[in-house]
Amino acid sequence: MSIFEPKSKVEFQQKKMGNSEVDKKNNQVPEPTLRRLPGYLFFLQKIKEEGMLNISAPVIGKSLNCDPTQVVKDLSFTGIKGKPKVGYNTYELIHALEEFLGFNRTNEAFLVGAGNLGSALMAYQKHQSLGLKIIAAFDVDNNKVGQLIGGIYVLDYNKLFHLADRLNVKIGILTTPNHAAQDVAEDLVNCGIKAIWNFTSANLVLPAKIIVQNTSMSSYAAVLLRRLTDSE
Amino acid sequence: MSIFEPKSKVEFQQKKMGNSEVDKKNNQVPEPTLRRLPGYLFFLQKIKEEGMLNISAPVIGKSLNCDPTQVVKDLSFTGIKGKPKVGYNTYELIHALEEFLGFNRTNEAFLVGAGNLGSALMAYQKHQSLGLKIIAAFDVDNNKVGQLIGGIYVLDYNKLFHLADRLNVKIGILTTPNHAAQDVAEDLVNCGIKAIWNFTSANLVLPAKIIVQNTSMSSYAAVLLRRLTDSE
DNA sequence: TAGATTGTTAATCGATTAACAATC
DNA sequence: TAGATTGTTAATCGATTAACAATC
Repeated sequence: MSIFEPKSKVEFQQKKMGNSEVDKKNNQVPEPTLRRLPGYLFFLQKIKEEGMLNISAPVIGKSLNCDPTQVVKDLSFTGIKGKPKVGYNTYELIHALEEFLGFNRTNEAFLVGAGNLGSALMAYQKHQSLGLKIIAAFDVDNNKVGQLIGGIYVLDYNKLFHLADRLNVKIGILTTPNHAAQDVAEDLVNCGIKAIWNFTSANLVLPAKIIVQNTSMSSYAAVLLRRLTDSE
Repeated sequence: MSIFEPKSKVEFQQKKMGNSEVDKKNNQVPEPTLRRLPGYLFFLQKIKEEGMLNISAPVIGKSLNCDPTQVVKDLSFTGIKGKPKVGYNTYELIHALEEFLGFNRTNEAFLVGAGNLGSALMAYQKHQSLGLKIIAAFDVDNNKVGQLIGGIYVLDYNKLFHLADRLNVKIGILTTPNHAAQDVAEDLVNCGIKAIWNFTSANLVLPAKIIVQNTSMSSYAAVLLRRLTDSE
């Protein structure tokens, strides 16, 4: 179904992880921790503007309404060292978080599907620090091709393969309709993309080495709606 | 800082949960389960269109690339009963999921902040089943007020309190800039909102009974970027 | 020195996975 | 009946929380 003839056909199988992959996984920072780190970073940037040179885990915990022990543990993953009684150097901590999360690098990404959500992300990144930079967007719809959204041109989907070859982009953002998601994801993988931020509701089946971050709006809506029902 | 004089000032404290609240919490469906349920629902709707009258957990598991035991456990929370060797009746299962998630009800929501992300969600809901219906959007920016986005009018933020009084809306979607988030959230609570879908990076401090679903884009970007670094 | 905070190790809690009996 | 699948109970795994020693 793909529009491309892949250079080297990747295998779309669900293989069990080998031992080296298990080892790598075991060393990984827990996902809940990673999700909390940007929150610390935003808070610290505010704190820094207020001129505070040091910050302790209990103060962060009080402000962000979370457990100080957890703050200490979360921050320890970045490799930063604090001083008893003093806390952490604000500047060093910000730097460590940015470094660890990759927010200080330029993480270039392609976006496929310049619909509502896709357009929003393109416009959004101009104002909000997402940690990544969309350098080109693609769509099959001729009405969308040529448009400039958030400073990014929407290109014809056929140009994806050629451009990927030249630019060596590693991240793909998937904001297509659900039915196109699997095919586009496979195209992205064949273009050399290593990580896919999937905003569709489709369950992507891709090689194990490809990193997939699912961010389906309806999942979060489901949690909200059910909790509301529970509370009634 | 609020633009409103609240009718009855709510207390913004972090109180420990009483026993009845603990009990309620203990009976709650795990959040990971809730996040998976919409995925099952979308898959089942596709299956139903293909004319399959029954579906088993192993088949769902294979298609969605997850453990069949987990599928059985997840589905059991909806109260549905399956038949050994046969599986579940497709139609009944879809109905049970929609009922359980509240996707078959009309869950009316207010949206505050008609910027990029807010506009996207307004346009998005026309095409995608989010399980909720935005009935009005609010913004302080006069350039945005009066605009029609995705069939929804953007109203002046000052009208929020009056309209909430009349319409008895329970869900608020927060897509303002970070610095305005806490104040707007408090306004929403004072308007009678029970659940807030928070797309900002602000950590909201609200009464314990208010349901807050945080969906900050940078959290998910952080997970993606770090996993990419890990894999290199 | 005294006390607050870090950082590590142990205990708890909750979700996932495995085992297995019930049953269609 | 035999075998596949449900549904429940137990074991495992991982994250959070608690305890406490180290230290500035």
